Amino acid sequence: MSLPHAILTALLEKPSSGLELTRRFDRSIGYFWSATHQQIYRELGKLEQAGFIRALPSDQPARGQKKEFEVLPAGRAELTQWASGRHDPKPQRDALLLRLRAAAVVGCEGLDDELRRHLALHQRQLAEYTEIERRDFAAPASADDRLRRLVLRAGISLETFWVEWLAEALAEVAEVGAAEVAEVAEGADTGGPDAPGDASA
Amino acid sequence: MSLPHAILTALLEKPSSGLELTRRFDRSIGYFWSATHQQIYRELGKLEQAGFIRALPSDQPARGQKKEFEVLPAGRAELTQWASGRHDPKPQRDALLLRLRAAAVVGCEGLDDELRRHLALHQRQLAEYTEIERRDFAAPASADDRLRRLVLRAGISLETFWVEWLAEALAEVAEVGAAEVAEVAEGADTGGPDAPGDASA
DNA sequence: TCTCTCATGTAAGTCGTTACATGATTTC
DNA sequence: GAAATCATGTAACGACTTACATGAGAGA
Repeated sequence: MSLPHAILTALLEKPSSGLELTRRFDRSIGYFWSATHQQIYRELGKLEQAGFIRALPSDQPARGQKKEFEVLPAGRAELTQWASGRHDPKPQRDALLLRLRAAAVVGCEGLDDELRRHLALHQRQLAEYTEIERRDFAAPASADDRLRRLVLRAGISLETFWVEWLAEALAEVAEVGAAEVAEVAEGADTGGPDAPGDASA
Repeated sequence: MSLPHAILTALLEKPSSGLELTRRFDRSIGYFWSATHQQIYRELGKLEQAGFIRALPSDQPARGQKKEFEVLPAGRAELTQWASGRHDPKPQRDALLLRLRAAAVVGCEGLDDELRRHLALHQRQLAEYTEIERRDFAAPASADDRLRRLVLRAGISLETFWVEWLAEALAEVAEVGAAEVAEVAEGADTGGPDAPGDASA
């Protein structure tokens, strides 16, 4: 149940229409919570229904007309409670790590190209974050800014991790690929254990 | 569409029943692709329907009886294609970072307890990974093992990131909390910009 | 027999993704 | 006035979550 709270946070930072929210989810908020415009419109309807937000008065509340929302006290209360509550971290899902484990079984054909492609993507994202930090957080700032900078630093560290790990992975895959070729040449077939932490599986 | 491929990988590593798969998803595979037993049974049905896996011959194929599956050639081919294809990384979603950004708007009440709790959880996970590496990957090993160790190292690095970042976050929140108290005492109210990267929002 | 655990499933509902529909405003 | 763009939606489907149902075997 995080999307409604993401929207409440965004609307508290600045009252917006659905499409404006969508654009903000493509940038800052979307860096750690993505959403499409269909999700956003649906949630805006639910939040309005629940009395957490309301549409700002407008002359023509019709289809195709801009419709801005602001947060009501009940919405702020809901967000405050959610932010201060206890929620366990969700188990992560990462398809690339899964594919690497699959490659350990079916072979590494073409894997290095994909790793290089991901490396480039993460390098670009890291550069974007670094630029934002340089531009918006050069000087010591307000309490709000310090917290937002902290969030940005998480993004920078995560992208740095990926860049470093992908470089390591490329080196490893190159060596493994060479070893596989050698093994095939010898007709060798080492079974090997099941997997990390899978001692009894 | 990653879950069926996660199951194919697991079944190639070792033919298993639904519940055995569930247990393995609670440990090794679940470290980067979690799934419940309901998801797994449903996918097993689809994979069998599609001709990617088959149930091993059994005397009593009845409800409540164990039913083991193995991967068919078509299933291996499907997995090989998926593992070597191109798939962009999905935008990450992290509720804790979202809550921190919400806290920047509605206040940090109780946030430090939650950060400490998450820190403990990640420290435990990191210890578990480190133990697995020590136990299962002490010696240089086969190509398969090297790739699986690489995946495990990703887990270790990610947990290390969280532990370090949470420590930083705790320090920052403590300072921000103190500053907020001081601001309230003075009646100050600094507006501050919208958000990282949100220059025009 | 009663209960606990193993093992496989059903059902309902929410969340997320993809494709499409429709009205309003601006620009050539 | 035709086309592009802004803006708000609908519809359908698949993925995921939560709760519950059912049967088989093992032990008290």
